[in-house]
Amino acid sequence: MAILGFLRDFPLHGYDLKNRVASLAGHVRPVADGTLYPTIKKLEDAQCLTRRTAPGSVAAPRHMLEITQTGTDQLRRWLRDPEPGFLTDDNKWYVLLAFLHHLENPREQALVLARRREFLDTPAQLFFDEHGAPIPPERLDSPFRKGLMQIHRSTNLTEIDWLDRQIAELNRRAGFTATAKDRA
Amino acid sequence: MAILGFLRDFPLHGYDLKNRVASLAGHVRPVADGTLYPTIKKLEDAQCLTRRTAPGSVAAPRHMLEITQTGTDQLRRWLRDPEPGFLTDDNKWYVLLAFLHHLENPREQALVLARRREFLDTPAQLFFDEHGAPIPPERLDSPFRKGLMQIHRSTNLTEIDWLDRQIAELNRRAGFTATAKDRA
DNA sequence: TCAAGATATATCGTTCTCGAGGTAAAGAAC
DNA sequence: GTTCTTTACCTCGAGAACGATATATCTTGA
Repeated sequence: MAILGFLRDFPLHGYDLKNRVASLAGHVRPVADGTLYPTIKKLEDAQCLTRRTAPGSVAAPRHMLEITQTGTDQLRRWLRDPEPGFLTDDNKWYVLLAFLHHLENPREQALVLARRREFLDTPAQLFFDEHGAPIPPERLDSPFRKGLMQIHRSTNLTEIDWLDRQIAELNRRAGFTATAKDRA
Repeated sequence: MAILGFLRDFPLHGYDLKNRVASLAGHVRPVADGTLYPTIKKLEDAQCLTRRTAPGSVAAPRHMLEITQTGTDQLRRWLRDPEPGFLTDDNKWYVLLAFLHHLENPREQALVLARRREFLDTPAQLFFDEHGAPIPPERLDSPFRKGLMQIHRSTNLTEIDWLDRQIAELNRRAGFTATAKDRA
């Protein structure tokens, strides 16, 4: 998803892509060569991207990669109907969010945000005692677990707040578009 | 790490462990049977844990798992000197944090928190233009990328704040311990 | 001139993880 | 009594990811 998402902005070569993917996802999360290049080849085989060799501006020749219509469609499908992990795993979710603007319809964008919002609403219970009964934060003896739950709650609230404002804004825009269409 | 960390609290059987690991890490991140059971076996082979069969309280018989001294030592090594990924990957970091209290020395605990703190201090640059120049949040046209960076900054500040307070508290306690030792 | 270092792409073997499938025991439902 | 569901454990094959390794190009500087 990150490969196609970046290529949708403008053509890039593998090495550049590698650095961009690495800096994405909140912090630097390096992607191994052994992961990146086979994945590029796989996407090429699936006709999601094309490559043409270009002279390297600094050193060795590059393979400039360009997304195709097939690739764009694939990217949009991934964005529109994300696998569960993309909603529940923060790392994956942030990757998705970084490319959600490629899903041009504001109503569809709002739907995806709403699914994340729904997930964040289900309260996470992290720790349990010997008998499987949940332990509330104030009964935790480890300050680290207390901090973990504090941070977790705080960051969740921050994101929920943003999601709500964003969903409202998107629906407003979707409404305008619909009205404009209705009038036409 | 999560397996040994939970077992350090009290003995558990695989099925219970599975549920606890799943609810850890911020939200529910299910672990497949095909991952859990081979890992338990691997830890058993490495003599990090022992198992004894017990009658199931509800249904099928269980294998109660208990951590050994070898296992405890291994867990402490992982906590004391975490692999880079455990500091840079939020998911992994939160797992580590959930068990950091098993590293009994407050000075060592503070050192681990300081390494995370140091990582959070390096400003994350997420997006770049065609020429590789960083794009500041206000110049981003995607509201999702804007939100992403906002949320990221906000959650980072929350965690940094907590880390600083926690490190100060741990060093205070380490100081007391040292003074007490010096006096003796 | 020639070695060093950054750029750039690719492969290979190992390890990790998942998901599907299978086994089994106990209690509940019918 | 028989089936269903939940609990509980385990294995296997497929696919993903990594780290090491190899190769080639261009610039810089000793």
